[in-house]
Amino acid sequence: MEEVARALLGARLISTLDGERVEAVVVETEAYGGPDDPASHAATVSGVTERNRLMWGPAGILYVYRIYGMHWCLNVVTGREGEAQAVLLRGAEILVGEEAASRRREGRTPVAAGPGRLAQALGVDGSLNGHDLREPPLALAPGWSLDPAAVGVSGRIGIREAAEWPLRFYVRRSAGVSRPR
DNA sequence: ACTCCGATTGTT
DNA sequence: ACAATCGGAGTA
Repeated sequence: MEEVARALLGARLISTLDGERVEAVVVETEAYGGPDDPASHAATVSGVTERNRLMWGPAGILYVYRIYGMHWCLNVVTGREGEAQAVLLRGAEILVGEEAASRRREGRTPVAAGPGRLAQALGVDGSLNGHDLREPPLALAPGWSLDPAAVGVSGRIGIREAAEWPLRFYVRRSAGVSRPR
């Protein structure tokens, strides 16, 4: 699974929500697995739930969930059908539509470094849960080709269980990368 | 039915 | 350091 999280670095996100065009390059991701990953939403006593069900579905689907009662987080489902797997999009650099992105963020900076900030900058909320990322209004497309030496690896941020697992990937020196608190 | 708390962010 | 804010998951 970590392979996909790594491969998503450099991918281009194209949002055409609300009649605005915003393009961003993914520069920070985290991989989450199935029931064996204690930090994953798929690790519940009851298995499949209403919230995590998309994680078991086909790859390329957007899994959006709300956190702390106020922010949205974007995941790309990355496993084969029947095996729960997803990659959290944690940060991006805005390439096109910086004005629209900044307006959605109400002028706050950083604009798209951090999962909640990225979702807000792109104009994405829970209504896009289950969306196919090959189609508008939110699509994934080829972007940067990255030198492997430009990619860093670390533990995952903001979780308690299995936080030290090396499943966070980021583009070194990118301003779109969030920072641990 | 009820409690606990989170894959966060902004302000003090 | 602390508040904001609320629904999912498990039963404290």
